Amino acid sequence: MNDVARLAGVSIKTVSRVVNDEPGVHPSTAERVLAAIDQLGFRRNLSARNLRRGSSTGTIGLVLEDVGNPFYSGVTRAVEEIARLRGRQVISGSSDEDPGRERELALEFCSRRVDGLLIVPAGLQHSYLVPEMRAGTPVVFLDRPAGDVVADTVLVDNIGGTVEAVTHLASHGHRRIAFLGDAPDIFTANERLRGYREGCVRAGIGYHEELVAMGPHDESSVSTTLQRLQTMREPATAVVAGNNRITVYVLRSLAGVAERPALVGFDDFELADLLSPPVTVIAHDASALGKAATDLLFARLDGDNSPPRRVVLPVRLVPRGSGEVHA
Amino acid sequence: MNDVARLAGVSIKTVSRVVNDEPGVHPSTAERVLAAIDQLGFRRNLSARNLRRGSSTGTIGLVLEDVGNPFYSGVTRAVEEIARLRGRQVISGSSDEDPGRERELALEFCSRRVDGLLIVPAGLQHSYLVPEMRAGTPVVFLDRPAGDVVADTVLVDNIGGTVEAVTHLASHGHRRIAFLGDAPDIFTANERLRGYREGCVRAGIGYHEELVAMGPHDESSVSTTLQRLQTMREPATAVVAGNNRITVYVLRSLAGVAERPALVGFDDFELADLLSPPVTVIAHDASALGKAATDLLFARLDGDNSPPRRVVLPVRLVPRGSGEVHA
DNA sequence: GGCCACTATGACAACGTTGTCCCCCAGCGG
DNA sequence: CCGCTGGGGGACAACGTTGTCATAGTGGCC
Repeated sequence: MNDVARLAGVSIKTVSRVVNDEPGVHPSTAERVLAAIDQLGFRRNLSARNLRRGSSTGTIGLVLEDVGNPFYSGVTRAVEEIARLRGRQVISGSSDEDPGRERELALEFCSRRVDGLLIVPAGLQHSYLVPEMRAGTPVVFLDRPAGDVVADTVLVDNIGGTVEAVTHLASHGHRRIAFLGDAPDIFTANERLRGYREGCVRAGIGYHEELVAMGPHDESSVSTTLQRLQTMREPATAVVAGNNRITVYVLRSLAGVAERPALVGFDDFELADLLSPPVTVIAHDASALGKAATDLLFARLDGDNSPPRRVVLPVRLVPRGSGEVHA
Repeated sequence: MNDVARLAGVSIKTVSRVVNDEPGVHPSTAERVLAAIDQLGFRRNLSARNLRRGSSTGTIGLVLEDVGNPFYSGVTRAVEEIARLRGRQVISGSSDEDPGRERELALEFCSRRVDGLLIVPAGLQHSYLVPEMRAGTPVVFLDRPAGDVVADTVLVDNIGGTVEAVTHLASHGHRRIAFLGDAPDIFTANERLRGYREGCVRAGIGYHEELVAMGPHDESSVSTTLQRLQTMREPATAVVAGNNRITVYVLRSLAGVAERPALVGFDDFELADLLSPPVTVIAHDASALGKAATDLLFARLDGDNSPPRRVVLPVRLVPRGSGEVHA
């Protein structure tokens, strides 16, 4: 800006006025300034501007588990969409389920003075965010609740979803329904397990420990588990898969197997309808999740300071075939 | 920092020293300062710091077509991974194939003084970036080349890939091979069309205009096209799909159809191996693409100022079944 | 006692902007 | 001719940091 001012033969304040379209600059002066800007390839430094004005940085921080997971990339897209409408950029990072990394990312974003923070928690402790929240940075938790702070949260109906999955399978005659879930310290995994258990009880088929295998899972652990489930004394005739990754592992393990258990997966995924049999899922909308959370965040930025809210988004069972096989 | 200094009864410079772990502060003073920091929930303002130090902002700008597309979210993940190792955050945005939006995002990132820019170009004109590049911001183009500037570019072997697809189908006896591509003004779509044409010529089956349908495509246009292709005088017995979205549209259109043409899709996708028949694809690695581009960017940041490079990553045909059906 | 070396600390400017206030000067009415 | 008005423009401080330099105090050595 200094250089521009020198080249145009004006003070830097005048350049500032031109750049900001402020009135009170003679058209011919403005033209000289614009020419100088063009010649020098000047671009206003947003950091300095925001610093001086004490205004927002126009950024939103997004901490999720893995941007590469289609579910979270759907969330990211929705967040970006809304942020864009409100003139904000999104800075994102993946925690890979590592609480330390989550914290590092979140605090780094705070140092950058993001206008707000969206977090898919990896850990259970979020008191480290208290100073930031008190300082006025709104924080919304996404997909999972915060550990030890009261804050806005947007979840999906994990329990209701798995209850429905079990009920659905039971209504098709299954009495030996297995559950393959993610690591039990992950909130959603635990909730879904609870839903599974409740579903079993409600269906009157009882809860049997030996039908449950919590993760972390990979392809081979799922494969082993399935074999065990199918060769036990009273074999499982149906499986509920606890998330999209596990569903895919199950499908891979079952590829080419003649005797397939019925299957309902939590999380919808592309092409589920084109597999044979098409996969019945508990669907919920990544973009709805992202949208709800971002809307909530912006409401806070707009001055809404009602007590923290907890939004639970509905899920729905999409019957496609794999879950309608009779026992 | 001012408040912290006041509370601790020291000058702000001393606070700065403590925050930056600079030597020469008496332990007892440091302790007082740390206590004050803790009490006030102080966090250093990174913008101000970077401004003062004239140092990098520690950010990388990433402009892509759609963060929600699994292909690009794979790219994003790889970029993030490497940026993280080098202590950078990633700011990303989706252009949705709109050149104006691409430009807006890129320039916004420049205003934020990103250390470097990764761009999946939507438009053909990139001279708007010349001032920025001259000012020292390295720019790497990804997946598609820049329009009218010479710059680092990382591509995949689009032509080679489609040549291979056609050759593969021809070697299984197909002589009427159709090509469904994206809008021809998209670089990759055009390249793949060229590869298709060259493949046809090499295979000695000739290039026939009526077997080509360029997009933009949606599910219904693909469906209509396929019907036309299968009912023409000499029907197509095989299809090359120009990208992952089109492949999915083709699969949906063919669901339940008895007479299925052979299919090879450009881009690999999850579950391709579990469909029936499993889908043969031209695979290339999103994360390799992101990694190559980011590596190149960091090389520039490290001072490499050799002439702009163009990297072409290999693709490989993965035969799975859908492309090995005989004519 | 005088001088030096060294430690701990602070004052001040500067990074690139913008908000505030002030000045200069042309034009105009009396 | 004087004073007022208003448009155009500049000087300067400030945003929150950090780099540079200065300074006060302390202890040791001749």
